[in-house]
Parts: sequence; structure tokens; C-alpha cells
Amino acid sequence: MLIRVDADSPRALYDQVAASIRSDILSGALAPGDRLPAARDVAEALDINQHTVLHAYQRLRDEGLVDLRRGRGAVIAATAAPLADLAHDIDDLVRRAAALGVSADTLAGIVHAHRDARTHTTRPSSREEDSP
Amino acid sequence: MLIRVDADSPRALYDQVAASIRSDILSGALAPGDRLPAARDVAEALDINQHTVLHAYQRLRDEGLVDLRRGRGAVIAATAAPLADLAHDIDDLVRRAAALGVSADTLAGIVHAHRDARTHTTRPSSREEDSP
DNA sequence: ACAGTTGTTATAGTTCGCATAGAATAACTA
DNA sequence: TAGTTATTCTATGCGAACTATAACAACTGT
Repeated sequence: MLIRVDADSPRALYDQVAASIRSDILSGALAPGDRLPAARDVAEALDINQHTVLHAYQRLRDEGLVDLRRGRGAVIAATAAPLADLAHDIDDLVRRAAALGVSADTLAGIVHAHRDARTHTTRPSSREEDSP
Repeated sequence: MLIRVDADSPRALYDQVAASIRSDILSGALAPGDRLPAARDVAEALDINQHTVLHAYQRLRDEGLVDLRRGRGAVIAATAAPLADLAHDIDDLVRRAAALGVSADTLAGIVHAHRDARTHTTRPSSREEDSP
């Protein structure tokens, strides 16, 4: 497995590291039980700070994707298994969106907002669209 | 239409405003040709700065969802039409992910990373998972 | 032509998350 | 016991986000 980050990207470094690992879980390159390299090693290899890598690891832990135990390192959690099941569906959606001219960036924003999709409040407070 | 923001959310205010409008386009509450309220008015109603609202509008313009012209205001672009076509698919995916215990937040991260899905580099650089 | 509306641009200050650095500590492995 | 690795702490620099004011340019309606 290889983690890539782009210092020029507007995206936070820790977020890029986490995304990179998520992708590997999604593609099956990383499976439950597999061990991630030590944060120190990743940091050195990418020439970034150890804390930044650990930040990514801790975020993945919050998402239930990895288990962290000091002395033992970071291990892909069993909970991560369902993620691979979504791989095909996600790829499909992204592809279909792209065909419609909707970027993955925009699509991600929509998915992100889908937390309160059911409590969505579109109650009209003023009229702006009544006449041609 | 009603725009909601949460000052305590870790998400940027301008991003919340943009997401709120995107949702309304997605649900059909806003259609091409519809006019958004003036940035000044939205800012006053939400008790935030005018620039923050305009930042959201400009982001939506970058995504091709709205047209901005001074003196005339912000209007939903014709390009935004395909977005509604994705509504059902997105809802499906989010629901399926939730059933698997994958949060919309995590899902959004994955979709976001799908920009370089085809040039993805999982070339092994070291061995960590060869034996039990 | 004129006044009102609305996005655009500019400047400036505050707050806060991100990233860095160094160091000490606790849990696990061999 | 020695080595590995995540955890926690303090501290600093940087930039994005947000705010506040103000002037300006394009468009609308009268």
C-alpha cells in the first residue's frame, strides 16, 4: 500500500491520508486484520509530521475503520468489511454524476448534507418565484 | 425556501449555506430560473456577514449551479437541472450505507476522494501483511 | 435620466483549525 | 528487560474563515 498526499491541495493533509487509506479499504487492498505502517514511518516517508498521520489514524478510528492500540499499531477493524460492499455502488454513482457534469466534489457536498435529509425544512418564508 | 446554519457545526458557514441551497435544488424546491434572495437579506436573516453568503453563492457559481449578475441577483442555472436526476440515486446510496453502519460523513469522504480513483496508486512499497 | 437594488472588490482585524516541533508517558511485543 | 508504538502535553507559525466598513459597477424599475 502507498499513501499519497499533495501539499498544494486545499484539502487538509490528515484528511488526505485518511482518504487514501479509506480508498485502499474500499478497493480491497486493505482488509480487516491488516496492519497499517507505524505513524512515525508514514510521517517520515511523506515528510510530514507524526501528529498529522496520527490525526488521520484517529479519525479513521472515530469512523470505526481501524483499531488503535499503543505498542501494537493500527489495524483495520472488522467493522470496515461492509465498506467494500459499497465500492461498486459508489463508483457507479460517481460515474453517473460525472456524465451529467456534476463533479465528485459537488456530489460529496450533497452526500455530506444528507445527514438531515429527512428533517429537511423547505418551508417557504417569502415568495420569489411566482411569475414568469 | 429556508436556509439553515449551525454556528456550532465544524463545517464552514459558507459551506452550510451552499449545501442548504444544493439540497433545495436536489429536492426540486428550487428549479432553474428561480431567484435566490439577495445576499444582504440572507445575511441579515441568519445574522451572519454578507460576504459569507456571497462566498456560498460564488461557490455554487463555480459548480455551475447558479448564475450571478450584479443588479439582478442569483438565479438557478439551467445547468442545475441534471442534479435533480441524481436525487433518488444519492438517497438510495446514503440509505444503504447507513444500513451498513457507514455514516454520510464517511461516505462523503470516499466520494470526495474519487477524483483520482482511476489513477489510484496502491503499489506496495513495503511488506506488512504477508503472514498471520 | 434617475434612484434603488445587487453582486464585486478592497482593506483590515479577530478567531480558530492545521501543521509543525520536541518531549515525556503508557501499553504492548519479543 | 529492551524496543516499539500510540497517547498526551506544551508551544509556535501559518492560513482559512468570518467579521466589519466602505466604495464601486451593472442591472432594474419608474
